[in-house]
Amino acid sequence: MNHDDLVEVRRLPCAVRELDGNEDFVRQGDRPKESAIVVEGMLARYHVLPDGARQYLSFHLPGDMPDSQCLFIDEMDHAVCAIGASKAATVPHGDLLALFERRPHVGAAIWRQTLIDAAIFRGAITNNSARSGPARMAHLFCELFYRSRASALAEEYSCAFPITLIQLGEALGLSLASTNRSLATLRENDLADLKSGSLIMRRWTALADYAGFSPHYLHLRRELFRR
Amino acid sequence: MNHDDLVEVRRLPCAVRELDGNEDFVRQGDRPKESAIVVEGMLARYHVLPDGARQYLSFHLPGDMPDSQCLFIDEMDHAVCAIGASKAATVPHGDLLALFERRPHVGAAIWRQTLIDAAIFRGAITNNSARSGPARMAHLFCELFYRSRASALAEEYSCAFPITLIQLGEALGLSLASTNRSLATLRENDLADLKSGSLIMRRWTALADYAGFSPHYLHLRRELFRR
DNA sequence: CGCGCCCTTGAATTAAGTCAACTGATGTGG
DNA sequence: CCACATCAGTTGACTTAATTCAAGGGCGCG
Repeated sequence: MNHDDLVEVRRLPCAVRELDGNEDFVRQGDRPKESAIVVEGMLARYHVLPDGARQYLSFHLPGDMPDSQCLFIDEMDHAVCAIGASKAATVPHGDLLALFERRPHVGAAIWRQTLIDAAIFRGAITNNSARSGPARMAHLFCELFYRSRASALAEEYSCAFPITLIQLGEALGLSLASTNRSLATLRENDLADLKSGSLIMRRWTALADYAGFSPHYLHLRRELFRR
Repeated sequence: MNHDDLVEVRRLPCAVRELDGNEDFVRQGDRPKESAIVVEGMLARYHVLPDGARQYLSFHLPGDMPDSQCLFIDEMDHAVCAIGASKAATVPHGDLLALFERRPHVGAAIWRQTLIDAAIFRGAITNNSARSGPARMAHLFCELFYRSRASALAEEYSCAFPITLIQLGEALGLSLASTNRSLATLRENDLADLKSGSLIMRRWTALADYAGFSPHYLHLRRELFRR
């Protein structure tokens, strides 16, 4: 994307929507006419299982488009909700699609972002399938800390982490009890900690090592839509 | 995509590459200059873990583009290999990107396919995180059978299934022993069976029910690149 | 024939789930 | 202001699902 592309992006009509913690932005089965860009807080995608349980699929920081999927697919196969009070900018699909016609490179840039989303999903498949409880948690911590830093949203050794243990378990495929015990393991080994809504990275390299984390799959470069 | 779009798609220069079973098409870390379209057999994506173990991420039938990801992301964060002897058509990125400029709707159609890929990844997260071993296997069976049928690659109650139990376990996040026992469970309940490279759906609705499978997330409509 | 690969099964072990009780914040209405 | 409810987190005891380790079976192929 060049300068002119960026100018047009900033000219997109958007409305800011404030969300309470746990409030849905879109539900499974909806056919939204607009997409969101996270402005403040955190949004998450999740599946609803037949028994009503949730499986969280991904977490989204300011600058992310958590429902880019619905640009070309009518019906939502998952829901998007706020994790803690959040703000999201909404942009009508029509305006986005028109912009892609005028400025193909904007489309390509967003396409690229959706491919990185997919890479993060693949990371989650591997994380939840091939690692122990504590290692899963460590890996997710590394991912979110790394992404927060890349978006200049982190302190040196900590970042915002508004996710509850229950939700964390529903993301990692662990029961609440195991989630807590996994966290206890990371604490005991002085690797990481959660405290009053913050993730604290105590020994960053040791944690990454423990998790088998390497950041290639995040394909970090720069962020779209940062202000 | 309209008729003219399709004509241009068929005019794309492509070379067919024959692959042995288990042969890699691209490796993690590669920077490929071309993309593949499955012509015959089955291709799969997988992660290589630090200890050398594999995590299979997705399986791809004829008509699929298993590495569409690398169109806009230089470095492969995963590998693509053949499951059983297969054929793949390779198309240079340059030609694809040029076609997207000339025919934006072709780009949009492929973008849409990559979004469906992502939906399938999300399905795998939920499958491997929230279901028991046998239910996971049942769900994957339903998915592959459904996709095979949508591509007219299935018999009434069966389809090709060249995946070994070891690979199946590496896809589902189960050990070989558990994979086998999960299969035994499906057999005992007369739900499904694997025999000489074929998946047999014994009681389709009961299996889908057992797996909690509903096909919405596949967003099936028509296939790209079928001949 | 014998080797390798894939599948199958059993027994012992371990990780994770379930159930349940309790703490400590936070918040609300009488 | 306190009583009470609520919700997130913590911990223990028990059960279950899945892993690990190990042995053996079937089959194709050089």
